[in-house]
Amino acid sequence: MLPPKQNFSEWFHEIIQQAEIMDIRYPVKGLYVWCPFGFKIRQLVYSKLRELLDRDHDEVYFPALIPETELGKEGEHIKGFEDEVFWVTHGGLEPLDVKLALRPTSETAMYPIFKLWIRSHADLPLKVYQIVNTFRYETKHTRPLIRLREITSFKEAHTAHRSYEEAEEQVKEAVKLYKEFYDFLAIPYLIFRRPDWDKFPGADYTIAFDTIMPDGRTLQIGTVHHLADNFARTFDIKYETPDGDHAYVHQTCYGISERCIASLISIHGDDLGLILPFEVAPVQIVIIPILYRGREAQVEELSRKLFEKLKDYGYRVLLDDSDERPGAKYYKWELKGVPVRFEIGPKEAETGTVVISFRDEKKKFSLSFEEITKEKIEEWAKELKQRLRNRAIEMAKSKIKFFDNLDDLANWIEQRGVGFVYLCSSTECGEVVEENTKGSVLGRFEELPDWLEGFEYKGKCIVCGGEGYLTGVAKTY
RNA sequence: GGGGCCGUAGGGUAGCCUGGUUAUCCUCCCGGCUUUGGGAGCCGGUGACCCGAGUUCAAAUCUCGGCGGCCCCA
Repeated sequence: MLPPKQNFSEWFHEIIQQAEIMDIRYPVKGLYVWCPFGFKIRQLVYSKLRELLDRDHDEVYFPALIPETELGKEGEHIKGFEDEVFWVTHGGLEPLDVKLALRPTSETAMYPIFKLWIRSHADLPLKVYQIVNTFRYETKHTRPLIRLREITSFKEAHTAHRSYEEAEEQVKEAVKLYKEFYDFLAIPYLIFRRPDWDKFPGADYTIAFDTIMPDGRTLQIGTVHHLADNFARTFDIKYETPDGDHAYVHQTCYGISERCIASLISIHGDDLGLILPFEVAPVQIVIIPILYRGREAQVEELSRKLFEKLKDYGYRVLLDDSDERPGAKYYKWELKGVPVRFEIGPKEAETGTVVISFRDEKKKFSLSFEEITKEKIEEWAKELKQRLRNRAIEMAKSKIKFFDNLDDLANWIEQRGVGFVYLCSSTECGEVVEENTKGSVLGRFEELPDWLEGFEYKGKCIVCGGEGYLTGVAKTY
């Protein structure tokens, strides 16, 4: 039994374990074990991410250890990370001459090599990505998939371009890519330009994807950074232009971590457990035979026949012939988020039919064996996705409200909602909002989602009355 | 940085104050019988006092140290 989802923090903690996503008993704070089932979800979700990136990025691998001398080169960057770096200080018993950092992110591992790879304009644009673990010494309370000391599944892409404008185009491309990814997962997102004080250390600007969790806090599930030539100057990454001049490259980097899976679980799940979109469900279809004594043979035969047919279609299908009772099996596979369930009992065996039920709906219906076709199942998958998306959007909408005074905004955030306000770009006004609401300024909208209507992009700053932009404010993870 | 709380089977717990037989209960797990259309029942079984030192005839229980975890405040 799960705690109700209304008690989100407890629900999340439990579902991670009960659905066998992670084992949280590893004896180091902030490090967790991926269980086989959880790892399958990870694999399915990340293969989509790979598919999207492989369109025009190359996958690479850079080392996990970064010498202190490289990590410290870019002033802003190191300032942003120095208090959370894990250091390797010894080789065996010998202290190292140059300490080695476990990558908190890979800019400083990659860019010295980019300098070697990039010689001429013909080498540009360079677009690579890797999916690796990164380490951050989190001191606040850690949480599986959300706040980790070892991020196990950091997809980071890095690109280099001829100009600021070309890099900016790439930022837009990356945003498009991430939209496609999260649309695929049916997870709604808000796209903000982070305020200057909250941008990636070393970046020109940062665009972030935030989703709204069931408890009304926002979770950052993706970031895209325009690095301009900041790192290029530090790492001396230059190329020869067609005219024979030398110029610094302009770079971008963008990342998504296993927080995408935290959002997948949290946004779609319910009191009974996970609800997974068909494409990323480790078990897409489960068949439950209902065996009465003396009448097993027919039921088993039809179940087996259906199992073979679905396997031939290429689905991840499971025939649960364990000796638990049917009810217990329903609960078990609902917990695991299996999108489609087929039940076959003596009645169905008699008539050659199958009872069908979807994970997100209560109703059951039946079809004949022949009516269950690949086309039908594809259609169900599509409809499920649409229902999940609609439900998620309704949830998100219910937690969003516009404010034109700080007290009401503070109240709303206190009660765990996401507030929209108009805010100018000054740091002072941003600080006033954060201090008065105990929330975080997420930034102004980079673009408004199509499911939000009736919001004007510009208005009077809630603090100073100057020119302001529609801005999100919320408690964050 | 300051303060507080807690470590008992895989998970959750009782016992600790006031030291004393085979360490409680639920769950999970294993075996058997029985059952199967929304978490069945009965019988049997495996499995634990965080580590170290001290006090004592005797320590899960008291003391000190270590390690680990959680919470609050700044």
